[in-house]
Amino acid sequence: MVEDERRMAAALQRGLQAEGFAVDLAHDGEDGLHQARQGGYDVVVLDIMLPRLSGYNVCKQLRAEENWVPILMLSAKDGEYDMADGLDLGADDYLTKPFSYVVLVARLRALLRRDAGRRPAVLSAGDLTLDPARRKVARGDRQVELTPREFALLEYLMRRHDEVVSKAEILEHVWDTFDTDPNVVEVYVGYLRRKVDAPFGRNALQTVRGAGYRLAGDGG
Amino acid sequence: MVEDERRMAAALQRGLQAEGFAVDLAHDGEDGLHQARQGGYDVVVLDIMLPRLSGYNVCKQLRAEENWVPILMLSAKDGEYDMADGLDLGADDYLTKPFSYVVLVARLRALLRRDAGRRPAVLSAGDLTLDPARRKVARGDRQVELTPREFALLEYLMRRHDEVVSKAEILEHVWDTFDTDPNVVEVYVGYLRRKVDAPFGRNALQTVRGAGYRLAGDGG
DNA sequence: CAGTCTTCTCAGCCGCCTCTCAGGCGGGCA
DNA sequence: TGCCCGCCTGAGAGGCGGCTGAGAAGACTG
Repeated sequence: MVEDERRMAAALQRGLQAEGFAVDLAHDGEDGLHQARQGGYDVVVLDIMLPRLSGYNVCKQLRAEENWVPILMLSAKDGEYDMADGLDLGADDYLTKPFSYVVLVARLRALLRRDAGRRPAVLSAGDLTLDPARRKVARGDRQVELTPREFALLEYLMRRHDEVVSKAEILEHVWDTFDTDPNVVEVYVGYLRRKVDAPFGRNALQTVRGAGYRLAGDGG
Repeated sequence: MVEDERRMAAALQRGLQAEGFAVDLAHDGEDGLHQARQGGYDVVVLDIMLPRLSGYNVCKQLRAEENWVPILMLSAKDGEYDMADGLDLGADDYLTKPFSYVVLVARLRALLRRDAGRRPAVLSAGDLTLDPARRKVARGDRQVELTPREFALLEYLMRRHDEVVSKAEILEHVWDTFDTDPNVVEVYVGYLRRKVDAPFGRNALQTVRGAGYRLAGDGG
């Protein structure tokens, strides 16, 4: 979600998290564009009036880069741009402020559903599965208990399975900071290994020295 | 393209081939499903009303097998199924007969474009491949393990394959310095040769005496 | 308020990676 | 044929990235 009004952004984040969504925030256009480029998002909620880089330009830029992540645009009704502009730019849907929270969620679900056919609700990597909605993780048919932080880390790695993910990226998305000691990531990867790999003789969580970590898509 | 009306299928095939697409035909659902399972298709055009196995079931079956090839569904407007059904099944787009040929091509291009964005760029030189996102290198289908420095060097050489690249350029781009002893480049080229060339009897990493190195684009 | 769980910091250890060095090889040229 | 210079390579030292056990501080629960 790219939204510069912090109170509104925080409120929507809480609400959506309660619905079971995982929400990353960006507070200006530059940051939003940067995060969207990382990929891994099912949908982007994009305000038009933003500091540094307008939502208009964020959308234009993403589409120019052939990034087709679904985008739901938000705008004040007295804004410079209107719905036709938004859709012309490659947005997938459009809401005018003030909007109803319920309507926002409904539109989001519609956008997600549109993509749902291609994306399984449960993340998997080999026989390792993670269900974001139910907060459950299993190796084969054996349940694995994880703490919230461990779960968030594993979810992020599974969404990007087979890719090498740097500690900086992990800190940004899982810890929501970037200037923390990266050692905390090493510690938590260690915890995960002891829970989802070691007891099963697996090696799905691989260290890529100097680059980050990779979760093997075939489960290690 | 899975379409049982032979005249229509042949006409579309000719038209699409003229646009530069390579088109395989199937005339019933069983055959279509069988061919789609072979993989290697960028998009499937799938009629709903088909002999032996309906497009509805072909789509359902493919998704159940976690085959996420983009599917464009075609149907008669008076058909038993409507657009919502098609999309719910995991189709990516939907056209109602009669449709305009121009619209079909536009939709196909949209689907292809969407997938291009989510597919990571992989560098290749002959049967040598390097995936920057996954940090993986393979000669043919054999994985090759590289250290970070080796990987960075090979990536740079592959991005400029077939060109002669001087040691100074390599130092600048891979080591980020220019006043280092160029011998380190020689050492690392040697390491790479032992990992990606020698075990396979290849000679992709060529020395151009007095000028630098060249990575043969056909893989050596 | 006690007990438990979770998160995070810290410091020490380990092993791989990086780079240097020196000797060897061979192509080109006089 | 013999020399020079550019390139190759084996050996080894040192550094640094990553792992882990211990424990402190904070959050939650009953």
